[in-house]
Amino acid sequence: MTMTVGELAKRSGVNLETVRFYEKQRLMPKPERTSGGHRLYTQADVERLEFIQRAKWVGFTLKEIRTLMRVREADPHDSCGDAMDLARSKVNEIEDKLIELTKMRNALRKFLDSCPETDVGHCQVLAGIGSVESHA
Amino acid sequence: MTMTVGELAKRSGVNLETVRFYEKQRLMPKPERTSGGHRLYTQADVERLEFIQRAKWVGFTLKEIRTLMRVREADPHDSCGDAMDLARSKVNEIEDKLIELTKMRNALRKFLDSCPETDVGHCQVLAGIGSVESHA
DNA sequence: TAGAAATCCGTAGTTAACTACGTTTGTTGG
DNA sequence: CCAACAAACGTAGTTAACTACGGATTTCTA
Repeated sequence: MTMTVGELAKRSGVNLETVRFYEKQRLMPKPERTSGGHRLYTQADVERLEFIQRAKWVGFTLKEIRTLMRVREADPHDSCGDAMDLARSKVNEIEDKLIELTKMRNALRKFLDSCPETDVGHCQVLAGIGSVESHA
Repeated sequence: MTMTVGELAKRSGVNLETVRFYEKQRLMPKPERTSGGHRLYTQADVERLEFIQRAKWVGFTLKEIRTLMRVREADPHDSCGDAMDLARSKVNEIEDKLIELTKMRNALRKFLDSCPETDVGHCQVLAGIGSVESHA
């Protein structure tokens, strides 16, 4: 049912030291311990670590992920208002990223379409990638 | 028509030193120079810098952005095959990010829906954020 | 045509996010 | 019950991506 930190690290594909680092950074909760002091984790912790990796991959910093976590693990007994505000602003941020990534994908597709491999002397239309407004 | 590095930095919202840094990293091309050696930039360079900022924001590293640049500025006289391969793999990567971000947004929305502010004693359904398969 | 302001360059310092090290202490298979 | 192996901890080192420094030009402006 429970697992060691080494097992957790292996299952979620992160370095063991990174688990301890995330604990210090309050991205992972303080886990149960054996009588001897060794950390004990569950499947939920594997998923939490995988979530962190994916969030990093789409451009969130650890600090931002910490706030995402506060939503992810909001206590049902809380008033929720705080977590909801965070959730709302993160939804907006994510939607902006979706727009940006969609633009990039479309520009790349346009490039691919303008260059049929069966054709020679092409490639004039490409590279509209990035000629759009700022997001700041 | 042209501008100094200070003007470029101001317009694109990056630090002036970062422009030089990106030049060293081959993310920005070597610019024209005045007779005295000062750098000269154009509007295209502003857009290039803005593109770099957006790409960073959605989780690409500078190394990855360098390859995106190779597509963005592919030479029409090249055979294109190389740039096309890059473009194709970047399209796939971007689509994976779109999927991931969409999942996060939906989970956050579900959380928001489960917590109508007009209601008390709610918030039981929340936090499906991140209980999905890995992307590695 | 001064003098201030902006750039030049190399180099060094900073921040975020790990990752490794070394020693001591648990845990476990034979 | 004792090697061998894993984990504990604090601290130090690493990598990516800037950011600042400082002394020597160059450029603009009054």
